Amino acid sequence: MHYSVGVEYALHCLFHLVSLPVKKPIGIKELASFQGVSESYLSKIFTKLVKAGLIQSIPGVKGGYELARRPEQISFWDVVEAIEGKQPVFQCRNVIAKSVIHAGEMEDTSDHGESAAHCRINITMLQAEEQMKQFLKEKTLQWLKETLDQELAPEIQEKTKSWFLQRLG
Amino acid sequence: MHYSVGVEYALHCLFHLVSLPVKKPIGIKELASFQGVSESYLSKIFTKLVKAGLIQSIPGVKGGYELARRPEQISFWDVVEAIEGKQPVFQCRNVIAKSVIHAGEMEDTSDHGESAAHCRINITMLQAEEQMKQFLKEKTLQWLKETLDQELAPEIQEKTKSWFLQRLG
DNA sequence: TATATTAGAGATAGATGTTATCTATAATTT
DNA sequence: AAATTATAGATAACATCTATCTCTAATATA
Repeated sequence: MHYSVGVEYALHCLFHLVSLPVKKPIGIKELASFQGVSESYLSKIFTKLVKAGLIQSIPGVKGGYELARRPEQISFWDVVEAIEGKQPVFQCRNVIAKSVIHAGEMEDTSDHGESAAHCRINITMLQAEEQMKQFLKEKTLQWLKETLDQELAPEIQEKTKSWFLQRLG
Repeated sequence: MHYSVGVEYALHCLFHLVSLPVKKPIGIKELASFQGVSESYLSKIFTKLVKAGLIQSIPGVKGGYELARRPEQISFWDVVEAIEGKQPVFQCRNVIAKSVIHAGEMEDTSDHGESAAHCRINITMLQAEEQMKQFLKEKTLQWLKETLDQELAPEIQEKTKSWFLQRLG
């Protein structure tokens, strides 16, 4: 059980979108090349971010991506949800409803039937996930930028910026 | 991204181990039959619980499983870790190290290289998971038993107990 | 001691999800 | 009109999950 790498790529790319001192949109080409990933793969991830409303796409020449909201209003959780989907980590299969006790009682064969809402085990796991969710909601792109501005070696920050600025012309 | 159903089966079965008023070990046969799962599949899950030290197995006739520790000392997190393994939900692939800035600097090609420990994004995701973990550590089998004793319909509790007691002779 | 019962290990297989690439299409600046 | 860039679709390798079947090892009981 683990999050897909998409989350990681997305977070690193969003950091660049928020921290590069440029007004123009930034293209997949630059981001993919910087991180050593294929453009086709990274664009899939960016499509999800667009659909979730975190970034905007500008098509055509000189196109690319830019944030759709202010960096204080984009959280780590938004990114996780955009890439992984809204389904909870723990999905109750309703084993209670399948047990012999309830056998034949209900016709509902879906995995998210009524009794899942009343299953204490399910409730507990959802509450646990909620803890993680709340923590990640507090961590915004603005926070990430401020934190990394401080803790990233100035030399690295300089290198990164000049690499991108050169590419973006 | 989601936890495997194994976690759910395990939690439901452990609840029976802790709440049934019997001294004898309980067999896979009964548990699988009660939940409507195959014995072979459920025994895979139970093997993991044994290896994690949560339950003990008694082989042979009249054998089965029983708790290896007191129910106050078995938490939901123990179960998740036993089934899902100890790897964190968010596994840093070290995209920083792969970026052009660091290209060629290190020979370490593993996914868990040094710089992962210094990657703020990785640290943040691990902290988020820690929130979930702490919550689940507080929820023990003893707590589950006490909670369900109260909130489960007495009729269901009765049915369940008599179903098992009949099978166990 | 022989037999029945039960856990455990191994092989396997279908379904699903992840990671990744390639191609073709639509939009837009120059 | 041409070049550039995002978007959608098809596809494929690979891993993991879910699940079952078979065979082996251990043990209580007749």
